[in-house]
Amino acid sequence: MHRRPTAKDVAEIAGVSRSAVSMVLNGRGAGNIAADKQTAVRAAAEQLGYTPDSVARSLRLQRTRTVGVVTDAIATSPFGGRLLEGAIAAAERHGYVLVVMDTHFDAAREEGAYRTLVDRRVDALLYAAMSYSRYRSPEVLQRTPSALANCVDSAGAVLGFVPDEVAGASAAAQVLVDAGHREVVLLAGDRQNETYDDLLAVPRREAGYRRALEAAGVRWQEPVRGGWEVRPGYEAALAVLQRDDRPTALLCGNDRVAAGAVLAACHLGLRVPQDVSIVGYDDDENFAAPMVPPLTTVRLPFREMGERAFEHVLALLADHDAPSPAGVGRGLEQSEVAVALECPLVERGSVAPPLTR
Amino acid sequence: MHRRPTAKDVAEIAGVSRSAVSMVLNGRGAGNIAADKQTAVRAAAEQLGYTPDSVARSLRLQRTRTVGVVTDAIATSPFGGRLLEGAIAAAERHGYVLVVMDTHFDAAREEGAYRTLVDRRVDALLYAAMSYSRYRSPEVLQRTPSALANCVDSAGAVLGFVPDEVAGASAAAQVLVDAGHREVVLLAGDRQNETYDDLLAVPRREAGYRRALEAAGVRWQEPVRGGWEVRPGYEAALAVLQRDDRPTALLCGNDRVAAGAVLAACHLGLRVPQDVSIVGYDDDENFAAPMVPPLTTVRLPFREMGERAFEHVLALLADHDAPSPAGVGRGLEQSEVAVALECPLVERGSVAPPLTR
DNA sequence: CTGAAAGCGCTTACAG
DNA sequence: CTGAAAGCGCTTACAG
Repeated sequence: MHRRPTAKDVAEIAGVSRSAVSMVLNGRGAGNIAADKQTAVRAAAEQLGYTPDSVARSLRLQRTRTVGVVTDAIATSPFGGRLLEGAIAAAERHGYVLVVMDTHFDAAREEGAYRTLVDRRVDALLYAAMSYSRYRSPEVLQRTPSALANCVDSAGAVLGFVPDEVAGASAAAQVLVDAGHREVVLLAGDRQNETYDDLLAVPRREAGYRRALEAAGVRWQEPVRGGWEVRPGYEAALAVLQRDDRPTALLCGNDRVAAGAVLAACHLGLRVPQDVSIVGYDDDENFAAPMVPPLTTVRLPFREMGERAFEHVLALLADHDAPSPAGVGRGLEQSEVAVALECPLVERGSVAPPLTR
Repeated sequence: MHRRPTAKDVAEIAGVSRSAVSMVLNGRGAGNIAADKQTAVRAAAEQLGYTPDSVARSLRLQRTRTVGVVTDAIATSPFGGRLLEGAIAAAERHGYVLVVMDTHFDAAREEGAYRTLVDRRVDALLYAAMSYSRYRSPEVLQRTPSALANCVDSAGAVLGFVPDEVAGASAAAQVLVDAGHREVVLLAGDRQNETYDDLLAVPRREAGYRRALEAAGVRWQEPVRGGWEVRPGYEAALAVLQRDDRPTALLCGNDRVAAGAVLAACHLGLRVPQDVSIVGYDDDENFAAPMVPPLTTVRLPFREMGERAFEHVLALLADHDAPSPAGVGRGLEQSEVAVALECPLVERGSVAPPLTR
């Protein structure tokens, strides 16, 4: 493993100075360097397989083209990867690279993560939450170009990219309304769980469901609260589906709950969707499409949150380098602390018109 | 946002030279710098919140304490995150940082990923596959300290950390044997899928199942092959459970298939585990524990693969810096191209003794 | 149009 | 025991 070629090596072969090779390779050759020397430089670089050392460049340019992403728990949900994929793809398109850290909800690890990222001179910071929640942005985020994904800043300083839950839930409920259902109950969990004490998706989904139902003149029934997993969904559905006034459709707070509901229907000898319609939420790849029957659900825009958050910091960086004339520009409006991304409805096989009784 | 403090700033406050602050802060002060000056340096650094610039350090030291990880598809499975978490945690413990890239099975993106990682002077490289498979290590991995996670190098050059599938499957089958089952059929998929043409888990799991069954004198039945998802599992189970010689237990190639089998049993009015026992594989957080009943399964050591692969490159790096006396050391044995990590059995509620008929 | 010099922020021999 | 100098590999004014 011999020494990597440097600009000096290229310069010697091409018979020019190091400055010349830098200019040529950075596209500033035209008008500065004679055409034949440019050719010589490119040839030499090619021959040697020369490519400039990023760390030297970073030191000189005072920017690393690296963005740090800290996440509360990549692996908690099947979605973390998608968010990361979106951010990675966007970074790749722009010649950036991501260093990712994971805090597992540990404040000390989080602080450490920010510190090492800052020491490593990342150009910008991203914070991503696995569940749609509130996040109090630490000071470092506020003085560095940054963005949040799947959470909103309770300090109101950093822009967050989040799912448009109320529109999504509204669309989910509308599917049921359109199919003719009048007896619909919502199966959901609490606003808190072990790791988040304020799950924003909960009230927003409920608001969306309720809005669509009430707009169609469908009676809003008190939600049945179990939890967010398969088993609570199973148990809640088991109870609801044995009531005298059994609903014709179940609106489930997420796809896991919906999967539990499918199982419960099955245990009660009820067919889905003929006897009971079920709609989920999340488009969880593990539960929605693979279910029997495949679930009608609403897709959470994880990939998009990652992409958009990355692109936002890129814009911030650009403003930074070239502030717009009047000092205004793409800067944040005071009101605009989050942008809501579409949650598209995905219709599959778990909804049918209600049986006329 | 004012200028970050540099060693020079600290030196001025402390009244020493820049070299002195470097020495002190790197723990080489003792015996070189007077005690009171050491104190002064530390105080000044503290006061300024000084912390050395990693990129300058990287340039000077010619190592970045960064390792590049390229993965075929982080988000394809719920496991990708766990592997990454393991690697990130190990990196964090050693003051390293990970830059992660994702190729989505695209050869051009993969090549690009390695190139940018090399340009960025990562100290080592990790390649992680989402399904246990073969990987032909590119040349760059062979001339850089590196390791594979969840795949084995078909070129035999780079050490891979993989699950011990045969032992795991053997344990899964043994649970059934111990419970008294004699009629067991395996529900599984093919050795290929859309993205991998050689899924190593398949033959190994089958070998493990078979070994345990035959050792116990249980007849080995031809596996029923559907696929690796819930629906194929459902369909295969539906067929098998309606046979005249209905087995008393189903050994499922993974937890999704097992979930499908649970659903099929339910549709046929068969109780799990009383009428039919089911065991899965993977300990898929989405399907195993949350299932009704919770699945007995085998855990895939994703976190461990990430950790061990990282630690391996660390060891390689150490050898690199300080080659062992005789030139030998922790180098790879010719035979040792992969280390198999334990897949622990996790017993839950889907296995019971067979009904005596 | 081109090359020599300075400097990004560090660390490590090397003189004193 | 301490400071001045060199140098990691680049890029960008600045002289010529």
